[in-house]
Amino acid sequence: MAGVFSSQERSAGVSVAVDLVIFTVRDDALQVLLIERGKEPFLGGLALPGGYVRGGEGLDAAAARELFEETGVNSARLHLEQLRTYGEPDRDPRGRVFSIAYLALGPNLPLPVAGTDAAVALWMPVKKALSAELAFDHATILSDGVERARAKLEYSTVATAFCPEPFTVAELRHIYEVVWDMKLEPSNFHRKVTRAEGFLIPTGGHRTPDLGRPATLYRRGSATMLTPPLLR
Amino acid sequence: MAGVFSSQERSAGVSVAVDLVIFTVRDDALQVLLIERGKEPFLGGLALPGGYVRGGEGLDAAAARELFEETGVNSARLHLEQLRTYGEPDRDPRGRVFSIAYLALGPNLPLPVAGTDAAVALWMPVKKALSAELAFDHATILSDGVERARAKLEYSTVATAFCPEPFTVAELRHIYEVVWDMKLEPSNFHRKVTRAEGFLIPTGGHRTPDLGRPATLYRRGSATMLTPPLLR
DNA sequence: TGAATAGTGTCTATCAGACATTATTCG
DNA sequence: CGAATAATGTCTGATAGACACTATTCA
Repeated sequence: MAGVFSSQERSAGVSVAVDLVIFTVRDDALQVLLIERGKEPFLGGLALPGGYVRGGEGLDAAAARELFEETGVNSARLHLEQLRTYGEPDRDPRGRVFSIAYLALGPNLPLPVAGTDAAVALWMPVKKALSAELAFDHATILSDGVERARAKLEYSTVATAFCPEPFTVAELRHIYEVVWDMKLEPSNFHRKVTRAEGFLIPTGGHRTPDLGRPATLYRRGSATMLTPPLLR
Repeated sequence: MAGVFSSQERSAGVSVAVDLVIFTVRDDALQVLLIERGKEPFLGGLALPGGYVRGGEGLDAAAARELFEETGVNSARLHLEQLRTYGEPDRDPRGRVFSIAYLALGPNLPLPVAGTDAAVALWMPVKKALSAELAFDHATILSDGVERARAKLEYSTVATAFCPEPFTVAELRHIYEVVWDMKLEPSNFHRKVTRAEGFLIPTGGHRTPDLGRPATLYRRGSATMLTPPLLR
């Protein structure tokens, strides 16, 4: 190693990875994609999916690539944003590894397939995952991801990222109820989301439930910020 | 280079740096600390202060160390938070350098001294710095820092980080007016900040201005979140 | 006393939550 | 029709902005 730079100037011998906190809403629960590790360290343990950033590859690109490798989902079809970077010196027993965590939110994602490292991927309810033993500092990363997702639902329109289009107001409300883990008053919720400029666009269609009045169908509007915010 | 890991697995030959967006309020303006670079690349150009993360050093620790080296200020006395990580492959002509940007907010910081790399440090109003030519991708980082600071003033108590204790409500309002670049209604502002639980604690003292009624003095409360938020 | 700044009170439009009411569909 | 769900309307208390008013100091 070493090379032309002194250790004072260059932090040499380090690697950089991206880790993904991938959320979806399934079975009335916020669920996170975890992998069962196929190699050391933490062989057989549960971890967030991730991998090293390749040479010449940007961070967003690395996250999108890992996302596709783990779920088969094209990143254009879901919300992907940088979460935070973790770099404590002892967070990885293999050496100095910095990890840039990304948050991905998607609707109804397919059951994940086994990864390239012969790892098994699975969906786990966040409540359960938060009390499970996760590899590395992934419990911290997951916790930060949950808090970010909850907060963003208040003042942004990302909740629609969980809904396959077209969707109803009741389906959108269900997302909020599951992520925030609380019941919301249906009529007040309806009023607020339909009045928020650029949040929901009626498709013109309707969907009739098993029993009851048909619901208006919507697709995502162009707004990214929610004004006024929807407070918890 | 190379070593025991394939380039597919480890992103080798990379370095990791921290860059600092240090804000203070001086002369009725939000100002940022910039350095005039003392070496290539961008010799003589303006840049955000920063440096490589050392072996065995965590990210927060590296940011705190750089902050002290550039300003002489102990990080315990100001607000320091991670902003975002920048890692486009071509962002540094020397090679692959990932930069974790930190946001620092402080009161009345001392005039910076020359850095260890014989660089000159200076305060510059953010309005001017945003239209100046900055080295690397520092214009983007600065822009993200400004937006983060503006947004955080709404729903958090960080504005007090700009005020030397003890401070008056008028001084705190001045911070908001400078950062948001807008005038605020003094009486409504006073009502909102004094009623917000845990935001301001009266010291019992007063400060008499050159002319006018003495103002109550406050110090920072324990709350970090501002409820209800103070909207722009 | 007058000027200047700090702080309180009041008015009104708006918006939140709570909940009643109407609309539409299926069995 | 009755049950169930969607959507709208109504009521009330809380809050924001605008601004009038009071409090305290110095020259």
